[in-house]
Amino acid sequence: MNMAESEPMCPERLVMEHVTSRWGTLALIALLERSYRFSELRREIGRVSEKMLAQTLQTLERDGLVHRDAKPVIPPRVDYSLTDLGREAAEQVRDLARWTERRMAAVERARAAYDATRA
Amino acid sequence: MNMAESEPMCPERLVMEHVTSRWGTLALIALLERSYRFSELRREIGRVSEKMLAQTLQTLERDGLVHRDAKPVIPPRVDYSLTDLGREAAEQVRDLARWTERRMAAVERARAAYDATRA
DNA sequence: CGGTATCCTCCCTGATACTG
DNA sequence: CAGTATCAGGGAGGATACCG
Repeated sequence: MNMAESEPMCPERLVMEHVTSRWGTLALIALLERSYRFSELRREIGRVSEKMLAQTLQTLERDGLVHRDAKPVIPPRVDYSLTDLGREAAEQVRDLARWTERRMAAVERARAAYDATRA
Repeated sequence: MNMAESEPMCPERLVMEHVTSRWGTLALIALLERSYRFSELRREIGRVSEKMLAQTLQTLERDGLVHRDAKPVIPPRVDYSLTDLGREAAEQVRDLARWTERRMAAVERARAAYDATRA
């Protein structure tokens, strides 16, 4: 998630890194559909470690994009959903993801052409 | 730019990482305005090493987003501009950057509130 | 179930030096 | 001017173990 915040850079970049990070992207897009419990979201995303998902969700929660609802029951139940702010962000990333999907073929053609001139 | 491509992940994610990477974002947004020479772009972006800018531009060129025009003159002159595909990508990132700018205050309020409950 | 704590590895980044 | 080569450091991310 590139959450190191040591170097001097504009604060906007940090927010962009949070929402466009590998797991941030997938979490936001999934949550656009409906709310998820922690493990449920983990299965939905697939191949994400507990540590990284927890870290990602915490960062997004701190930025005010994700709402965390921890119910005081045994066993613990925690639901994650998007805030209004998070929904805006998620729609932007989804659009970017969709653009990437639409243009993927063109990108791969470009890569093949680029590689051909150098092989 | 997270250009390591070792792990198995969907190819779309790689393109997203290229366009949303730290220097990728800044390069695309700058090139949306006009074409730039290498050093000119370096000064415009600021604080980017030659290595990282070259690496970033190569990746974007390979993906078919940036056009590289190397003129056979002494001293070398290389102009970079956006392709049609790159312009589409750049507009998306610019939109995301603008959203971040617009909502930055809200994000910082959320962070302050989040931190307050834990301090 | 929903996390934290710890360790460890890889590779991204930047600095420096060199080249055509 | 526009890069490439090389090296060093540090942080992101995963594996594992443990906890409330």
